[in-house]
Amino acid sequence: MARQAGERAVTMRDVAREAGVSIKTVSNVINDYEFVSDATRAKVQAAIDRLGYSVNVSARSLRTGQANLIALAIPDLQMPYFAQLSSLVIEEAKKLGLRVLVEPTLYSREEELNVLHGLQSTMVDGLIFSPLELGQEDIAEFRVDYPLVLLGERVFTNEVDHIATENVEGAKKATTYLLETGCRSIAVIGTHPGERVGSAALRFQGYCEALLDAGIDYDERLVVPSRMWHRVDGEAAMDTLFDSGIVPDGVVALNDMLASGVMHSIQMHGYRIPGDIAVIGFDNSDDSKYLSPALTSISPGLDEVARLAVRTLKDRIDGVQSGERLFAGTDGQEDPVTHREYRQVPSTLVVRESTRVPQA
Amino acid sequence: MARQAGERAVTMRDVAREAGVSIKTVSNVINDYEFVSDATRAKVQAAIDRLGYSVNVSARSLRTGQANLIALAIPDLQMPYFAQLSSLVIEEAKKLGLRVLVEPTLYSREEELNVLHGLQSTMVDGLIFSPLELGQEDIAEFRVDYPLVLLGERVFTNEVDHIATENVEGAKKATTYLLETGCRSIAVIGTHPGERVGSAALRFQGYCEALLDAGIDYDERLVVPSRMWHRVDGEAAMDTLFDSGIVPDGVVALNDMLASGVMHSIQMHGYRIPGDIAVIGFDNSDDSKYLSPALTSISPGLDEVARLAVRTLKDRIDGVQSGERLFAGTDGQEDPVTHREYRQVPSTLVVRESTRVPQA
DNA sequence: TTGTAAGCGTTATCAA
DNA sequence: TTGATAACGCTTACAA
Repeated sequence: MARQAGERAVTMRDVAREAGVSIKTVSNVINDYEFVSDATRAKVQAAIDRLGYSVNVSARSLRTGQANLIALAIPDLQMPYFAQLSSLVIEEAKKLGLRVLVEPTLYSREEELNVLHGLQSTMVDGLIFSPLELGQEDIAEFRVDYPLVLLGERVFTNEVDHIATENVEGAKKATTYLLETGCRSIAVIGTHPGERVGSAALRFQGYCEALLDAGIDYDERLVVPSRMWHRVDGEAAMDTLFDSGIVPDGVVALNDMLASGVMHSIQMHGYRIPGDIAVIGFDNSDDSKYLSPALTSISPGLDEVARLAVRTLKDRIDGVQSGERLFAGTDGQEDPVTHREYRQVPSTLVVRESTRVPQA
Repeated sequence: MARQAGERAVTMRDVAREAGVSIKTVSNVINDYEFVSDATRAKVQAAIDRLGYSVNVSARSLRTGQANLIALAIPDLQMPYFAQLSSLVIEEAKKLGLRVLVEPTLYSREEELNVLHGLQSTMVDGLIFSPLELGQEDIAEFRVDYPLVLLGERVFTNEVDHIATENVEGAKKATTYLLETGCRSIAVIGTHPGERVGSAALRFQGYCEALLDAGIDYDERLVVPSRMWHRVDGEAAMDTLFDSGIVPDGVVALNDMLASGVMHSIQMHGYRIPGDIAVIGFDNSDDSKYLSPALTSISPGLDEVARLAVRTLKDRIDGVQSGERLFAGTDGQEDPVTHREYRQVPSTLVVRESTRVPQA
């Protein structure tokens, strides 16, 4: 920590003088160099403690070219999903001796470009980036000359390491589970008509696939779009459904906040959950277990996303190629030429009280 | 950004050679030094662009002794309140040219001590710290030799700069507003019996003061404790109240998540909000406006907390004393000897739909 | 208005 | 096993 103005920080030189050894020896002790005699080590350690020395990170970074710092760029830290992701990334990074600079891009294309280029400069060793505004058409922007790991489902390229979640499969699991528990008229809330990429499109696709597999006819009236995914939007969407005289026996909400609003609408209309209508959400956000009834939801495996993202980035920083990566992996699809990695984290169904039990 | 292994980063020396000037001149251009001829500036800028130069932050930090980095220690990034605070702090810091290292202490006393001492080392210029585990009895731990700004209501000392929110006044405003809108039997949800400091105790105090001022008798049966402040806890607390045959006409929930649960319980019991029972929350969290009805809440002025915290810290880093601080201030109480600052950010009432209108 | 040179605190090379 | 010394890339007196 920077000292107050006036005080001069204790340096290795001071410690060396205090311990009666050379600077290099102090450095050796600090860095746990193997060949230091126990006596010397103890002597130096004592001096360090006495003087309250701690290493100057800037000097070390300058010398080694490594900052032990990574950046995490996300759209909005105030969204529970990204707050959780950030929290997990910070935790995981800590395990590998890395600090994290969180960089909210605040729904601005300019900020996203800013994060990708220039701005970060020599400050960080690499970047974990979850784009929102930039899309497939901006793929050239992602060709950068530093370690970069991409998150999310907006951009697909084999030129960059990429950790994605199972949106299609997750929504399919959700819908299939409703089918297994006896639902036959399943609404989906929160679609984005016209979109081909992004969570909304992929999750809706999963819904459709599940119906198809089950041989259930697709009913357009059960599909309720909603641009925003807040609680009110879910409530409004469900109200709309009821207003048009439709009462489904199951609802797939494309995220948990929508589900919360959906549940509220259902209960305000006098129906029981899950008795009359079962509800399932997506994201398995923290509050889903605090709703009443507690919400069954699809967990996108954010902890695994965080773990893989940080470890992949760390490997890249250390110059490790995919083929020789240090952590045990499953399901990795690697590009043999560029050695970029694309991994999809499996989503899991978290059953709570908003759904009925499967029929034996 | 760190280059891939193998590439050498472009330095000022390279730019100087490319532009045919000295290193110092390049430095002058980078740092917007006043006395550089336009011609030279253009020449250097061109070279910078051509080579894609960006300054090496480590070298600069080493030389200047400033990292332009601050740390923000909070209990849990996944709590909406702290996620919002972090987001605001990052934004405010950016305006002053500072980056933020977010450091969740995860409800661990050890982590909090770790953040205060040692760990940060020379990496950051200062710390904004919102303690949760450390309390008044640990006051000695806060005597550190680097710029520190304290947040929250757990520790009070005139030895450290401190930005607090108006808990007592906020809760008093909330309760008074319910009284003004005709409520006479007002429950309070989420108290922590026995506590003297912390949000719960202070907010409860505000509730009591409002009743006292209005000459309303305090009714112990309307006070429902709850250790946790999640949605389910609010629901359970309200259920308990109903179960014991009590139906208040107003409820002060000690935070918005409690309020959300309270509202749910009320609606499940067939009462109308605000017609039968008015509800008011605390924190003015993002979702309060997405509840139905939208929740009236007390805003603790987090944006102002963030603004003051960052600016106070920045002033300390720059060696400015309270008396000569650069930003316009109101309400600042300063200790004349140590020049530490204690400021309380005013809370405001945000009226939405969960309360009735004041009686003329 | 621009250039020279010293030094920030570390790590790394090499020699002792 | 330890020590002297040269970078790392930048800012800043001071000189020109």
